[in-house]
Amino acid sequence: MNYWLFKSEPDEISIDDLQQKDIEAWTGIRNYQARNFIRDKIKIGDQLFFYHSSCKVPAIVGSATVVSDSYIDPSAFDLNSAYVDPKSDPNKPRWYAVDIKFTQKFVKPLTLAKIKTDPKLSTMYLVEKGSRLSVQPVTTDEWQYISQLCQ
DNA sequence: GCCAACGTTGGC
DNA sequence: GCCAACGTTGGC
Repeated sequence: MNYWLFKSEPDEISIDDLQQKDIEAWTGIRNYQARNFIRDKIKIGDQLFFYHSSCKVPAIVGSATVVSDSYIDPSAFDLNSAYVDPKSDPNKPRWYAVDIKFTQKFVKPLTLAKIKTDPKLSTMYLVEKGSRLSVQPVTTDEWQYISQLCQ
């Protein structure tokens, strides 16, 4: 079982939206490195931190669980989708998705500002220079430490 | 809105 | 395969 961090812009899907919908199809990943994690590494039962990005207070705001195997992302072939990719051949699909299920909204969200000042979290991929991946691995130590901080 | 960092595209 | 131009991410 592995741990991950998924970024989401709260204007699109916030932790409250996820709580309300319970299960959400995580489509629209259009970065090869993130795609490889989704397609090859992420398994049913894996857990993830839900992170709000591109907003006033970027923060880890909750957690969720992976509840599907990876599958071909249908939005890549949907002409009505903002995520349509005309270069993805249906016979050789480029992009993959997974379904995630709401686990909890954290009582005490962990802001990016705090993550940056915590020596224990200085090795997180999130705070590495130039880090932009929207799907990224989290270590077991990081998972446990952050989970306990946020309760 | 700015801009650094990184990814992608496409001509050569 | 190189690399310039362009696009995107995302914090500030």
